[in-house]
Amino acid sequence: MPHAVTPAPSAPARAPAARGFHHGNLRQALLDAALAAADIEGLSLRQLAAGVGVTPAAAYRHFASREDLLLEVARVGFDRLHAFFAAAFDIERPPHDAAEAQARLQALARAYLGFADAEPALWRLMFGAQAAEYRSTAAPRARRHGQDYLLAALAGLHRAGVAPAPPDERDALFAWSAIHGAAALRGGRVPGAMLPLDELACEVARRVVRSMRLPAGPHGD
Amino acid sequence: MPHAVTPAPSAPARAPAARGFHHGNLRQALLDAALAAADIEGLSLRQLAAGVGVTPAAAYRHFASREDLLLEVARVGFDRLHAFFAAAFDIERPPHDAAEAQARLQALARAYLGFADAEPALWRLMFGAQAAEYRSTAAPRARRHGQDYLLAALAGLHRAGVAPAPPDERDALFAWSAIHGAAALRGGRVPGAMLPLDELACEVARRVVRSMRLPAGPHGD
DNA sequence: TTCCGAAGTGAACGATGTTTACATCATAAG
DNA sequence: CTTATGATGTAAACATCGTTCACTTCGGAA
Repeated sequence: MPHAVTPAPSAPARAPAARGFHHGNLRQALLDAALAAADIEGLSLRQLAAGVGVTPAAAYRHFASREDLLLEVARVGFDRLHAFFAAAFDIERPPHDAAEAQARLQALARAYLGFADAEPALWRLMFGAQAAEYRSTAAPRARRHGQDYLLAALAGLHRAGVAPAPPDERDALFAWSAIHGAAALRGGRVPGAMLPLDELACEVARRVVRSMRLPAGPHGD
Repeated sequence: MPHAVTPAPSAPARAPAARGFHHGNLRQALLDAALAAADIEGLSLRQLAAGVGVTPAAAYRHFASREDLLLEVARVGFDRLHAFFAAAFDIERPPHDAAEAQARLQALARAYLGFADAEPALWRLMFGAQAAEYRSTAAPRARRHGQDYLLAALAGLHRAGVAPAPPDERDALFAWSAIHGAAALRGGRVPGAMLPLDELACEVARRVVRSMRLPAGPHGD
């Protein structure tokens, strides 16, 4: 049973359990199996071990507990989410004009929604019941990156003249709320949220942009 | 073994299993105990039964399964959420002016966020992992009411001249996304969302209102 | 008073997370 | 080449969990 052994090409011998042993990097095999599960939170450690062809107790050579395994899976999830963000746009290069600034926010929303769509089980694990726990221990890096991307997109809106002021914490909070909420509603199969991904991302991004405009409208309060 | 019998003092005799039997309306006692739990989804049926002073099997006289019990708890949760909505404003009476229209949306947001704050365990049960399942089977009435309140608030904004058009499905979706997202972030202990409830509700409502204004700003795209 | 169905008991089954003592294999030292 | 050692996996056991089944007990109607 060659379990697709990853020979860890660059790592010399430092990782705590990296090279090919009896099984061939069981740790990664367990993580992969968990990542492939349709319901990660609800999976049983015994079934997981059996699926990899190993005794339940063997898993405890690599993870302190089932909770610890799930935490590692969540970590991988946050890395993947970060990859989605990185693919959305280059955080270093500011947008040229207003259109590109709005497109960047839309791309970020599309990345967030696309991840939730592509990996619903991972999404539920990362932002579900014990989200606070997982995020605090497994995601500090990725989450900061997520906030960085969001702030970069919002700052781009200001630099391009779309937003009247540089983004503060509340701008970021509202934008994140709207995007995250849309993903949650979509994940919950709320009928109105089931429109095509690009359309939903466009809709949310456009409205977030509108919400950042100067409140001085025709009916100033 | 005196099972701390509650004699059900006021209930006449109508509910399907209401009167004082061996235990005294065990069904309600189980529901109450579940509602009082800090982690409803993670509670064990055995501990629940033991806490009420009853054998695990006794619960199966009133609920088909643990899942069924949780579903009933979720139903109660949606009823309570509906009560929060009803207390927010009278859905029948339209707002008098723009200020009241905005205040109504803010009150609705405050109700949603307040419920999530007051009953975090119920909130997680209702909108957590199997939210789609629970909502589809336990909440059709309450959810429709929630949408009704939201649509009423948005329609009030239009009637008061704040929104340029009567609300369509996407307006409602975005408003719900923003409010629900804020509640989710707050429930996840995201630092930026931990400001006082009224402030958060005000912030979210104001920005939702802004997002509904005509897109024709000084930088029309 | 007798009977019957609803309500609760006790024991059991399989599955789960976790621990413990033991076996096995890869590798570095002698 | 042999051997010792530590990492890796096994087997069996424990407590707990959801669930079922045969049995008892109680309340109210005939």
